[in-house]
Amino acid sequence: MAQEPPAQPPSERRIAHLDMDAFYASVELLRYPELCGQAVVIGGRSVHQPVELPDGSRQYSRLRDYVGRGVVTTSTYEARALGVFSAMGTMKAARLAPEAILLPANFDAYRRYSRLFKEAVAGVAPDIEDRGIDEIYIDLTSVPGATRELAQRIKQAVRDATGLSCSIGVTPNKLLSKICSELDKPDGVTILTLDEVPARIWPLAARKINGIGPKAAEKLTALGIHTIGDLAHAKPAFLQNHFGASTALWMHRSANGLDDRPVATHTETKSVSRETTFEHDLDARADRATLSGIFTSLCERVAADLQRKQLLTRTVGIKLRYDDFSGATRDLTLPLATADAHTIRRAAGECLRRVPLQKKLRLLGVRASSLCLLDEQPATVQGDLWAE
DNA sequence: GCAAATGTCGCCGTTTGA
DNA sequence: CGGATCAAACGGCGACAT
Repeated sequence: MAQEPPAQPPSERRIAHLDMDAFYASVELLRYPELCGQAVVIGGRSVHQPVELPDGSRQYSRLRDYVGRGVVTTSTYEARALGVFSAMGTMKAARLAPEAILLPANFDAYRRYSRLFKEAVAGVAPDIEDRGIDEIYIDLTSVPGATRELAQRIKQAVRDATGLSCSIGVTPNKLLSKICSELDKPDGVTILTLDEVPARIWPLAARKINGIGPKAAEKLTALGIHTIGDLAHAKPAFLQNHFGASTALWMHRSANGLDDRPVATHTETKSVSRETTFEHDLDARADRATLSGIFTSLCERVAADLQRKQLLTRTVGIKLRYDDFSGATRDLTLPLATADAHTIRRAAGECLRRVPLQKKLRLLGVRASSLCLLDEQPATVQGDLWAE
């Protein structure tokens, strides 16, 4: 179940992190080449689909046309120059760049291109860890060839297969490679060795370490720690007092460029979930029927996902977000694993009864965890009923 | 009237069994 | 016998990531 540590730590690894450049937006530009060089934002809904005019030209929606509560999924570098970034509210983005082109997301196309670029990379180096739709880690340790040439060959393979550019960092570990792939974006290659960490990594913000998010970064700032170098020089005892032993150790090792995590070429799904944010906030009592319909359909979709992946769940959970953006989750573990929509719906309904429903709701979600494969699934638990 | 959807992981408190 | 203890499972929650 757990990953094995390397039998004997070999001399040094060569790990690459590859990140596609403005992935969703770039895929859209393949379809709408005349938008190249313009500020384009992905984040609309189907109403913002471009309209084909009789003369063959296309009419695009503008960001200023947007009404709703969505967020920007990606933007081209031209849009970023106007201050529009991922995860920003689309309404806010519209204020910053009303003239920017708005396009709805087309996930089928992104998945297709994702598969294409990953297959292209696999042709050069087969040890790949999937990190979502637009990133991968690649273990180059046992691939023959000079590092820079390998990186160039991978980039060329990706370009040949998709017409898209990417940025690559190559270093002795995942932590540093992830940082480096961002250093020369777009279309860059950054190669770094451990001895360059003080000169090239220490000046960067602590936030650049994968795993230090907004909360930890803010806390570090309050402690006078801004850069990775500050973190590397902090007293271990000081970090331990503020973050606990294990986080402190991890931070300190990270700041010194140390990271032993292997490239995980196989991982199993831990949970499956579906959630939705409503057009407008709903009241548990007044909108009971609407909510119930949405709830059931979420359960059905989770069940369908489980069945498609040949999985069973033993723990069903719900998640809700209130109008004030606070949230609540509840779980229920079943005696028997299931992928049945009705069973999931009943369990999720039980969870729902345990949650306060005074405030209006903004989001509702259903999750399945404690998963197991449909096949290798013996009858009941009956493990060691009378062990000892 | 702001801020998506999906997934992973870590920590903590409680319960339960030994 | 009562108390101390420990580990595992569970449930809740928050942080983080893409």
